[in-house]
Amino acid sequence: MEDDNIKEENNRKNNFIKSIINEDIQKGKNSGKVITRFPPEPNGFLHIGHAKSICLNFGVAQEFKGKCNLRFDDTNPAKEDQKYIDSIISDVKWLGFDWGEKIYYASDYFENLYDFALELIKKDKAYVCSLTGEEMRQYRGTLTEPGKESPDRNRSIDENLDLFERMRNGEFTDGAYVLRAKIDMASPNINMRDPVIYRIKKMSHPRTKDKWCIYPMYDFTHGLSDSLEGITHSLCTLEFQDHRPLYDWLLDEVTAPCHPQQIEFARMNLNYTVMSKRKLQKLVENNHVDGWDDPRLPTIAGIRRRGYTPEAMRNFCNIIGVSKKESRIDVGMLENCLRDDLNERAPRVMAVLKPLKVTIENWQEQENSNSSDKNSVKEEKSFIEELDAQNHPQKPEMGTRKIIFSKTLFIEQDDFMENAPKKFFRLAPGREVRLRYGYFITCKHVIKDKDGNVVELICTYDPATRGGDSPDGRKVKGTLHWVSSEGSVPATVNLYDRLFMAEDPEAETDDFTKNLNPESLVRLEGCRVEKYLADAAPEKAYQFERLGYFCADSRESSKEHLVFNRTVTLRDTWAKVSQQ
RNA sequence: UGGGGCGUCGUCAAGCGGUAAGACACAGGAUUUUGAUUCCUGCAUUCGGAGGUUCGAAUCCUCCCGCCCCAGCCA
Repeated sequence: MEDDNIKEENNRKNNFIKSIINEDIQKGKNSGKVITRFPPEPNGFLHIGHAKSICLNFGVAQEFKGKCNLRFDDTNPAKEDQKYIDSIISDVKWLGFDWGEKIYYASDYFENLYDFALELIKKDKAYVCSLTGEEMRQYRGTLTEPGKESPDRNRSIDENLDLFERMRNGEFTDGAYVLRAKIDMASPNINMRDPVIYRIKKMSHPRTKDKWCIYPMYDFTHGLSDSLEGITHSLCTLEFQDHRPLYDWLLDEVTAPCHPQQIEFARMNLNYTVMSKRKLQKLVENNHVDGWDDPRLPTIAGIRRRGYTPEAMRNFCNIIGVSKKESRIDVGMLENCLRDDLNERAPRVMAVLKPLKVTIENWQEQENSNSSDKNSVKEEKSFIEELDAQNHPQKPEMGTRKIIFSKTLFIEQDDFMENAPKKFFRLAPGREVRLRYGYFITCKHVIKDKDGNVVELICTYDPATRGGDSPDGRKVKGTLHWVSSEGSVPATVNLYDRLFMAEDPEAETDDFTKNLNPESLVRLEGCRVEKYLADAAPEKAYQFERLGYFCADSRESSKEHLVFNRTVTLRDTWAKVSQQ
């Protein structure tokens, strides 16, 4: 972990936000302090896009020896729920960030916010308006035409004070009145056309319960909350650029503790997936996926269940950089970061996804000739042998384990071809291959069922090649992964692939679900995995040699019924070649 | 057609007036008991376009083109 942090530290790229902060520090702004915040609304699950913001905000704070607050922007009880608060906390924690002792909530500031509103009213900078929603829209004007002032705009300060207090006291129904900032109905920036800052919602709040029936709007709440927390740099996404004048206006009009600087950056988009809360919700609600933590979803909960590591995610967020350009990042980049990390940490193990039975016809003879071998164990029916396998060929410190060789083995169906081209380095009639950490075997006969499907291979092995080395220096083109019937246990394996077939699922269609990949999940039953995996912990990464990285599913896997998720495949040059 | 942004390799992305970093992808080659990993090598005479300023421009100026965002009592 220490090493990881050092490595991450060194790898951190510069970006325009850090440049701004650096200049600020140079100038002595905020006495050199850096305080950021990650401000999710608890109305859904976090996704990879949020991870970028989390890594940015917490990363910048760490780097400049400042701090980052985790703050819930919980100002709309109609959409928010405690379960989202819980899941967000757990996701941020999983990503590996520390928000200190305290979790912040905008709702903790409701009283302060109310006072700020009073202050605005007293300065004649806010008024209570009775326009209906429809009227408000009409008065607002359009993108090209200025708006009209509300008839209530010149209500007296005393009357505004009275009405606002009565709004708070619950004397009016939802929608009867709103509190608006008095700015400029002719502003070319629509956000400045007397924006609503408080609305009546007679609704219980997850945290303040029934204490309030008026709730502040985002624009009013956000900047003021930032100020109350002493935030120095308020980082948000591009769509809030138009709100910055309002953010600044509010902070200037009110006696705020400080005036944080809002800086906007582009949100992250990934190809072959969707990222918005609304679309993710549709996928979940219409059962296109199995819940918010479906391993195919770009939610934090999903990628975690899929087997992604926080280190890989953090590294990815660092590598893609931060800019104001809207982009769509290639998932290949994410997968590369994942493989990079998993290659380092995942113990290697063997598993056969689509087993093809292999019988070693000369194995029995071994029983007599080699019975003095101390690695040999005689069982009732079959003769088995224990061999050593490395847990990580590049990292001897990760140790070795015992694997079992016997007369009945399984190899991957894809590793045998009856009429193999010369470039096929695997098993074919008459050809010899190495079984990893086992023996060289040669295919002698092919057994088929009545439909012509290959159901079993009869092979011979070379006793001299124990462990996979040939004393005579004989070379073999291929090394196959395998498992023996005695040394393996059954398992179910979920092969996940990209959720959508189109790079941009929304392009050229009114319904992005039409681009769903029907093969985004292929569930394989009857797989065989090394016994070693029988008590694999959920989410712990293993490399199934030659296949990819897998982890036991945190929801479904049990000792009685193993279920593994494919996190990501290995790079596969052969797949590319063979397709041509 | 109001306002706010953005345009540098297939995809991200540095660059901030001194002559185009890096990563991924891609293409070759080496090593390999994972067709994995690792390791070399190659990969923008050019920065949306056109003018201009300058000894010198991706960087400064002008005009043009393209893309994104904004008319919730959502955030």
